[in-house]
Amino acid sequence: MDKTAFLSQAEQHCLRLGNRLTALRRQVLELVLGYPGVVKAYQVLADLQKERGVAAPPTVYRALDFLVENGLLHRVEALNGFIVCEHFDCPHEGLILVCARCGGVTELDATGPMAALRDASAAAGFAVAPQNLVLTGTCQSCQA
Amino acid sequence: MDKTAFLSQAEQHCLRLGNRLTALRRQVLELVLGYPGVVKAYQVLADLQKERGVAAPPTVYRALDFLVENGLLHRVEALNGFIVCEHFDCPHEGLILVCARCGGVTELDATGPMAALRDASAAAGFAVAPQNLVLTGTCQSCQA
DNA sequence: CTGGTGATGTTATAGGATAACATTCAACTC
DNA sequence: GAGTTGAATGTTATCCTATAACATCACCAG
Repeated sequence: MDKTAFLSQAEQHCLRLGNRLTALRRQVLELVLGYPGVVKAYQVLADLQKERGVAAPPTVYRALDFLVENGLLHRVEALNGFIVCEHFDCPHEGLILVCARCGGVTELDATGPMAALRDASAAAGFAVAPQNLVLTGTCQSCQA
Repeated sequence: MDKTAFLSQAEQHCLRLGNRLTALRRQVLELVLGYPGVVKAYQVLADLQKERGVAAPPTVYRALDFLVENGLLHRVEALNGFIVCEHFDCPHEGLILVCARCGGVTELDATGPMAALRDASAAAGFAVAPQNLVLTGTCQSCQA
C-alpha cells in the first residue's frame, strides 16, 4: 500500500472509531511512516521541529498515544519506540520480532500462539488483555 | 524458600557460573527480595541510600544488571522494573503476568507456549532468543 | 454571541538509564 | 611482601523518556 492510500484509509479508520485524524496527527503518522522500523518519540519530535519550527514533547506524545489507541501504531515498550501497524483494520494480535543485532523489526500475526498463552494464563486465573508481543532474537539476514 | 537459604543458594549459583555475588550485589538482591512483586531501580537506590548513606544510580544499575545476567532477577521492561526469579537454578522461560489494576505480578512457566511462538517465528526466518514474556491483564482477585 | 468540548501550545519537571573517568580491592606472580 | 593486573565500585555529569499542569485556540450547538 502506498503512503497516500495508507493515510486516507487511516483517516477513514479513525472516523469509524469516532475520532478525527487531525493535521497534526496525520503529520506525525506520516513521519513514523517514513521509517522502516521502530522509531522513537524524540526522533519524531526532532523531525516535527524541522517541519514546523517549534514542538514540545507533549505534542508528539499526544499524537503518538492517539495513533496507538486507534490501532495505527504499536508501541514497542522494550525499545521505547513506536512502529506502524500495517493492518490496522483487521483485529489481530501482533508478534513483533526485534533483531538484537541489526535492530530491524518484523511483524507477524500471533493470534494462534496468543491463544495458547491465554489458555495457560487462564489456568492460573489470569485474564490476558489483547496486546502485542515483543520478542528479541536474530533476524534471517543476521544469522549468517 | 526462606531468605537466607535463597541467598546462599544464589551465591552458589553465581559461583557455578564463574561469578561472585559480592557484598554489594548481595545487598541489592536482598533489597529486591524484600518486595513482593516488581520493584524499580530507583526504589532500590533509595533503599540502598538508607542503608549505606550514599549510592549513585550506576551502583544499583550495575548490581541489577549482574543479577539479571545471572538469572536471579527478571527485568520487566513494560514496567521499568525488576522482579526476583524464584527458580533460577532450572533453565526455563518465564511468563510474567502483570495485573493492570493492582500492579500485582505472577510468574508462570511458559516453556510450552514459547515453543509455539518460536515455531511461528522460525517460519519467518527469525530465531527467537531465550527470554521471558510479559503480558498484562487482570488478575484473579481484580476480576470481581 | 456564548458556552462547552476537544485539540494543541507552553513551561517545567519527574523518572529512567548510561557514559566516562577515578579509585579501590582481591588475587596472583615473582 | 611488593608489585601487577583485572574486576568491582565510587563519582560526576549528562542524556533520554515521559508526563503534570495550565494556557490557548478552533469549532460546533444552542
